[in-house]
Amino acid sequence: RPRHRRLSRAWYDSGAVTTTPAAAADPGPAVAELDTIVSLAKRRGFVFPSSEIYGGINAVWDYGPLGVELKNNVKRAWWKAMVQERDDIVGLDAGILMHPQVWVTSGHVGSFSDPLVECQTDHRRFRLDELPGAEHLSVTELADPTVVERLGLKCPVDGGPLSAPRRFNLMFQTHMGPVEDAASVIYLRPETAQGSYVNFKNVQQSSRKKLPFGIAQVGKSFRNEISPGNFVFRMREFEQMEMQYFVQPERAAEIFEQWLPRRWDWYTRYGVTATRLRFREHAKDELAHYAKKAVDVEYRFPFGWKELEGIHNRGDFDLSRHQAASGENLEYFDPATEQHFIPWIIETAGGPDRAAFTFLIDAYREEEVRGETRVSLALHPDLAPYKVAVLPLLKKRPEIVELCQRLLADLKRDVMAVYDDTAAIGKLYRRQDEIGTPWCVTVDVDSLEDGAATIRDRDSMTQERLPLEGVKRAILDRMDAARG
RNA sequence: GCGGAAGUGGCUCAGUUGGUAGAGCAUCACCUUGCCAAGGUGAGGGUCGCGGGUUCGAGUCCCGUCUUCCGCUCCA
Repeated sequence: RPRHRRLSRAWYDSGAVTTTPAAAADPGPAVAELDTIVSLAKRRGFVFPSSEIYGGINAVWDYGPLGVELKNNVKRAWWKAMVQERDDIVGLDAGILMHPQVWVTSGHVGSFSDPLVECQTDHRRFRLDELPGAEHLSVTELADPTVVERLGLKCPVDGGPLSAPRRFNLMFQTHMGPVEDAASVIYLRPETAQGSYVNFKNVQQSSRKKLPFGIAQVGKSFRNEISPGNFVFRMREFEQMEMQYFVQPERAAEIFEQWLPRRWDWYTRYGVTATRLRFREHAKDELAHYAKKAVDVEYRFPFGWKELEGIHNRGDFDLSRHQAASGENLEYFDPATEQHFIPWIIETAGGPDRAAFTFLIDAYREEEVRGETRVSLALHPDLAPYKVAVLPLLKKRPEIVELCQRLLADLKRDVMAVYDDTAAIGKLYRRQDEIGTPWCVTVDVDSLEDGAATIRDRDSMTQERLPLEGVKRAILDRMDAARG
């Protein structure tokens, strides 16, 4: 842990990894090919293409029996680090549907629905409000279908004719109630954060938290991404794990810096290879409309360095805007200084889909064992779908199978466990390796005599003989040890 | 949205100049073995992404469409 922290701080402080060109220059250590992971994910039941029997639907993926366990474990691990292990952060589960005004106030209706024009000759697309000659148009002028013709706008690259502006709204839209008219338009949230902002007062007062404190939230969000792809990396329906930390304005910069190594350490704590991680600070011109400062934790994916999680200093943008638009007083009274003020917000925004994908691909191992390729997922025990598999060495003996079932039932009271007897022991081990099960317990003929079983470790492939009644305790102890 | 490539059993692929679909692995059953993907026998599983068209006949040719990948574009 300390080594990671020193590394991460050194990297961040050096400023050496803050630009996109640097990313291209330093590909970092290679991970498994994307195809390998996609086919493993489908073969073993982690992730399936959505609606596959109808030809699939773009940018949506379904989690299978093992995938849902992995993702749930990721969310649980995040919640543990954010809420359970801290006393300054509390949880929230706000609705996906919110008052439409929320998205006007947040700026999403404005900048999430950009009018785009397309060049008829080279098919490049531009935001209308960024074209020379159109910078100062009002929102209504930008939506005017004749604006391109009226102003004589041309493609800035080749001077070709431009199409009429089309609204490209990144927010999914639907209708509230049975009548589909303009007044009933409502959006699926593009981020969970706004739910935390509009509940700031409710949460602060009911939990009696004093600044600085945070609101953690995990849930689905929806975005009409222009180019989704790369497996579950960018989906149109996805989950977010966001935490909004409300702070005194003068402490914002300092607290922002504290969250960087914390978030880095969370990934390495659950096994992500530190040399495949880095920080990247956003340049001024790529900052989002709300952000004063933004640093991404990036992972070296097969398709390059990409954002895993963003840490943002959002200033007082959100609460000030909601206060102005709603008329509700969202100021915080600090009893220490007897001051009223709008708190600033430090946000950590990650996603369980991306995180689960990262843990999965980073854990992928191939090695030669007796001339055969052994595939294993070195998943952290807290993340692995199954913690332990119970295997009979000899399924012909009903007493052995019965012993297995008794052990399994006992284990299942506390951990995810599974039984398999449909192959020889070597193959059973390989199957469990491939889905990341950290331990296998094998019951053999001797078990009937000595009441003991063999516990086998996924990563070291070593074995140890344990009394049956001590197996569950041993699994729980090993899980505890893996947490460091 | 544009350009390029590709869609054949769960996975990876083959399928010759159009002649009514194959392999390996995987899965399942039985026999054998019994601690690291052993062996044997057998079985199930594909209207070749979908929809049209040409043809006596289409996985092979043509059109459309959907999806995926790569490159642009975009990316809160």
